[in-house]
Amino acid sequence: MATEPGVTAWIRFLRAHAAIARELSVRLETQHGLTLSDYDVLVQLYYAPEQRMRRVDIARTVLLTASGVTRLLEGLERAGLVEKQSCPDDARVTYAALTDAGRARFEAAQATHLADVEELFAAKYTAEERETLAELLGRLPLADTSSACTEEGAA
Amino acid sequence: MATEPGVTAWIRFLRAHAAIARELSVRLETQHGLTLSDYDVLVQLYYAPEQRMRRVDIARTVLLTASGVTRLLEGLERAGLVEKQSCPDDARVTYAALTDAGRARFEAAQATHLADVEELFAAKYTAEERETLAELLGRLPLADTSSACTEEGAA
DNA sequence: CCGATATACTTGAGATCGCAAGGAACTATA
DNA sequence: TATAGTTCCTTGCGATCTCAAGTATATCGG
Repeated sequence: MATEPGVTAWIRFLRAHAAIARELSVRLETQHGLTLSDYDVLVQLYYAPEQRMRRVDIARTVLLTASGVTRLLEGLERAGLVEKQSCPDDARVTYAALTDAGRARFEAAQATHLADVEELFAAKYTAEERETLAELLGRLPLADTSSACTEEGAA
Repeated sequence: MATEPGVTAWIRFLRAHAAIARELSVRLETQHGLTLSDYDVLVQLYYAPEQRMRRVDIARTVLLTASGVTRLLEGLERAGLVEKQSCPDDARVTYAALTDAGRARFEAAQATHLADVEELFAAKYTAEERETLAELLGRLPLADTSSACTEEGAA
């Protein structure tokens, strides 16, 4: 088989992601009516200053495209979990702000979701292994390889 | 922030997957006209006995649904990389078999793809770390948690 | 002040994938 | 053989996400 040295880890990475993400999404969906992506955005907003963010920044942290963020927020807005706010300094930006309902929904989801992550992921490891894993995964690229990086702080 | 101990690793896992999968897919697409999923199926077929597999088995190893496999193979069949073969023993199953074109296309893709995986993933680690990572990732669930596992070998 | 370029966001079209439902074939029981 | 249940595969529908293109605003050079 394709038992190349480095590829084994990558394949397991791919498979594990598919399996865990699917399961987490199903649970989140049935228990709280949220996608994994929805949840992901809600966390960002919850811990953001004033519980709001520019759409561009959401896109960057959650690793979605600008258009992806628009559609996703459409859903959250329809559900009343997030609302638009205009920015006085820059009329181009529209903040996505957590509503009271969004805050409540997130806090409810957070409890079960953390437990699910614990069960499906973290429980497989000792505290020490978790740190090792986090460190190793932290070395992986998180964004586009071409945009920045050539002259750090260029833009 | 959400600096819970076990969750950090999971978040990095999610982000890294999104970033790397996206980049690998783009390269595979532009250089060989293949999706990451397409490639994933082609590998399985390439190393399978007689270079063919039942659709169910493809679904299981690549972690797609049955319907997902049908659509994906539709594309590969249209491209002439894979062809249907009927099974004499069981008329329900349709084999997906690699064609000569498929073999050639895969071999071409394999070279650059392995290099890409090396660059974006494996290169971040020493040989020892790769093994550690592979071992750690190998503990994660690969499939549905409910089906088997209650009385191993039950079904 | 004015045009050129960049940035923030939205929208239309298309691809991928899952779920639910259905058809066809195999297996087991009687 | 007849009936029931399971397995393999396909299809209709909907959701998600990306790309390409378009609008609106901001900023910079002249």
